[in-house]
Amino acid sequence: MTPVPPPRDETELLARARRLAGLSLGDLARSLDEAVPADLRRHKGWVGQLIERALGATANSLAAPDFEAIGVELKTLPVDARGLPRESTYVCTVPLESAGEDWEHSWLRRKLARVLWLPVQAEKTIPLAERRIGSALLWSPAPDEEALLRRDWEELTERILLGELEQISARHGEVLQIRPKAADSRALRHAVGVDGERILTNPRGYYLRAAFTAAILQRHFVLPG
Amino acid sequence: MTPVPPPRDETELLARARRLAGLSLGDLARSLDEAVPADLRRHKGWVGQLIERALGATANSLAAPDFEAIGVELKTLPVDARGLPRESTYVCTVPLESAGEDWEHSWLRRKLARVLWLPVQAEKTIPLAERRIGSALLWSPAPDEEALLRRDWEELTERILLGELEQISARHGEVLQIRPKAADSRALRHAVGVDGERILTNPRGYYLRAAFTAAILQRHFVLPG
DNA sequence: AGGGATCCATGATTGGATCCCA
DNA sequence: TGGGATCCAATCATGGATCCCT
Repeated sequence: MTPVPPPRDETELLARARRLAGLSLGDLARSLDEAVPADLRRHKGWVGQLIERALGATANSLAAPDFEAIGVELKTLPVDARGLPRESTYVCTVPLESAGEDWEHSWLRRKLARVLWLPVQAEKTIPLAERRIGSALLWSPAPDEEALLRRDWEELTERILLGELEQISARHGEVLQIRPKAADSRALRHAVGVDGERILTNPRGYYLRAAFTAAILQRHFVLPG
Repeated sequence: MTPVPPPRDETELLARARRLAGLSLGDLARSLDEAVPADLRRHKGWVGQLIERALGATANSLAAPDFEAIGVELKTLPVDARGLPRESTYVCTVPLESAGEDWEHSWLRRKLARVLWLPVQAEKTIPLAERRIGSALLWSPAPDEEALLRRDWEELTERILLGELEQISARHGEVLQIRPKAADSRALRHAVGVDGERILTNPRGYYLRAAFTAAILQRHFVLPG
């Protein structure tokens, strides 16, 4: 199959995404000449990558948005029967040695500046190939949403700069979490300790809590129930 | 010991309650010449009844407020280390055969018209005698609080009148629940079924969800954390 | 039987761990 | 290694059951 070209603008991207609504993952995979794994246990990112290809995401350009030319990030949302997100959403890795960048210029804020949310059924009772794609939502943070993100980010960033990374758990942050992000817990990265010394620690990622992405969907769609 | 006389007015009641703040249940029990049980498993109402006696509640007058002369109900609130209620609060039994009374004249509304809330430490790690009494709060429902109670009460009452009591679970009601209230699940009372016939069912009580009583405390005290 | 409530088994949540691909 | 994420054991929440007293 010839790859899907990048969308020229947001309108084209959104139109493509809307055409996916109602489609099963099996159907979409077939149209892209892809095999469907039995389950996601050993293929956790499969759904996201399938949809990237279906929408013409720019591959292989790390540290750039999925749709580089038009500055849009793609995020699939695994949802339950009520349409509510069942998992947190990974945003980006946590810089552990960065100079003191501020919120306005933060990696996190840039990643979330413009996001195409695409809900996908994720109940384990539905075979992977039969799970359906939901209604796309092109989103930027509303002022109150950005305020929440900013507050959490600034609190977490300050603690990292103070060398307190090891004391940060996934319980911190009202809408934004810091959690391990690696192949396993033996992975190590350099960071800064309480006395300014270099230490080794697990790599971390920023994640949006499911309650936050649920609120985003809730605000834009009338959910059933 | 000579029993504590009923308080003459709310001011006297509140003053007495405030004097209890910081006191341990062991100290209070000793001053009233009472034995402290090892735990509450077989003495679930012990804390409430101890504090009734300490404050001069009118005993034995069923269907009347604890402080009958001044129209105040006493409720102890079992709280965790953060001061948050750990259990729902029983209010009154659910009338199963009553004529169609309305909210204004409901038993529930009258019970909650004026309540003296008294938080008490309830963590199982603290021996019963060492648990301390917190700061008393004399409360009447604010307009928004009453609106929530009323909405739940009216929905639940309508379902009971329609004979749908058996379909009501503790999941119904945003702030108010209906739950079993009996010595055990073999207790039976008369009620009305879907076709208007008399049926036998478990006795039920109205309970306030812990999130609701937590909001009441939150509104009046700055909680730590 | 109503009023004082808490207990506790079970379901729901989630924090930390992990998996594949390029 | 960063980006695509989900897994799942351990914890939390709570609905239904229960206990004592008068």
